[in-house]
Amino acid sequence: MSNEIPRATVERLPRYLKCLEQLIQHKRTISSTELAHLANLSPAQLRKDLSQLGSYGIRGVGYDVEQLQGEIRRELGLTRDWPVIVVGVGNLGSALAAYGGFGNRGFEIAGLYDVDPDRIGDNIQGIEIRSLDRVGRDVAARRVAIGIITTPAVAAQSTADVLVAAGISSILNFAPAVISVPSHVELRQVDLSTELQILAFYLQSRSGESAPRPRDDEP
Amino acid sequence: MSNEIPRATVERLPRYLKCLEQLIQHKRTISSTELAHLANLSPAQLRKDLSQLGSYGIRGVGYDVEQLQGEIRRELGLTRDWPVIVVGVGNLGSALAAYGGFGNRGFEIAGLYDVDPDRIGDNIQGIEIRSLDRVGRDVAARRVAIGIITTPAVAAQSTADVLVAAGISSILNFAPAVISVPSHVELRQVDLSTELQILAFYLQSRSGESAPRPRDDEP
DNA sequence: TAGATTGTTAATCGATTAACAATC
DNA sequence: TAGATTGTTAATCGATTAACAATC
Repeated sequence: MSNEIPRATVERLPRYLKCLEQLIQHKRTISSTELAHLANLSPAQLRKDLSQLGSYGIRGVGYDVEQLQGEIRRELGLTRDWPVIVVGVGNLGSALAAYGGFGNRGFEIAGLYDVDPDRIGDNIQGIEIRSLDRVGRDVAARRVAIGIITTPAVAAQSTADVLVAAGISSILNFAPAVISVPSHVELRQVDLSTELQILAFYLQSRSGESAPRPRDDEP
Repeated sequence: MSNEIPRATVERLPRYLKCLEQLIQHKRTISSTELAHLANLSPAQLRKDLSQLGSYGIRGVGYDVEQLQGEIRRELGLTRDWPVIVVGVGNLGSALAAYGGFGNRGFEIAGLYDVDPDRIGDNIQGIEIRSLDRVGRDVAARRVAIGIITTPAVAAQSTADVLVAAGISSILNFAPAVISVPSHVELRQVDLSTELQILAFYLQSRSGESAPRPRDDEP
């Protein structure tokens, strides 16, 4: 009954949004062909995706850039600001905290946490680093739904457990470890070495070495 | 003729590898059920994936952990070390450069580049930051195939162009911009705000607000 | 041999593509 | 009206799942 948007489409909406943001200064309307070209996708796929949101294109003309941006933002839930916490303020966590792109994109850092006593009390961009012990109270008080894990790999699972216990329902894991969460928690994993390994696969396969030599286990 | 491994399978191989690495101390063999559980996937999918690599399981027993790790590493092209360069040594680029996980995972930072004269000559983890002008010569000399972009969004496309011109054939883009590369270049994009937006979508849709209110454009 | 677990097949499901009628 | 471009349909393609024969 409700308009179910396919997962693959949801995962492309941010990309369309990014293209539209770069575009909004320059054009009032854009055709599926042009926008698809910017997004490195086919026009058919773009139209299919956008038609899932309702029908905001104008036949013979194209899409209104500003309106479409608004529709996608609404669909993604970016008309409000989501508070986000970051656990693990090492190099990567600090880099994310310092990254400006939160505020103007619908997100806001509501807290930074670490377990290292030396770091607790420091602050990054005006946000104090607090003990992970406090995360339960803070999440409840500020109604935080999204947690980002930037701890070392060994601490990732226990951190996830703490976040879930605190009531977090969406986790973005940057630690290079596969973690498990209850099924009501939405989990996304981003990992540098995973991405590099995928690139390495295609490099190797392109450079010829395609057939992995078969093993002879028996003499 | 050559054993084409489906893209979806390739993208899961790093995950299996990560699980096996955590496991290798503890077990000599593992069943598809157990390993799938660790990887948050179904046993059927795991067996299907692994069977694409050849058949390394033992019926009635399971998979030899060490052997399977070796097979996946070979398949992904991790039996050699791939030199990698990083362009843009801001917070994120510095964090990646400082990240220990390169060396022991089949990758090695062969160069750091920036355009900021103040940063050129500095070094991170013993690697000197050089002018982007030099990237062409360096890539050729060191046979670098993989480039990581950690510049600001506005510089991402021009950086990609420079890398492609230098002969790089695989790019990992962390800048929050959609970029285009020639079809012979393999491109992967990783973006914090994209991931957060996808999480926001599911948060919003779970919390009820499912039907985007229809627009009345006509009075 | 009996029990366990793989590798593979066939069925299902979902996503992409191509084409074109609808319509601005 | 003629030209352009969407939204949608049907066809294709690829990925996942379930089930079980093969086999350790």
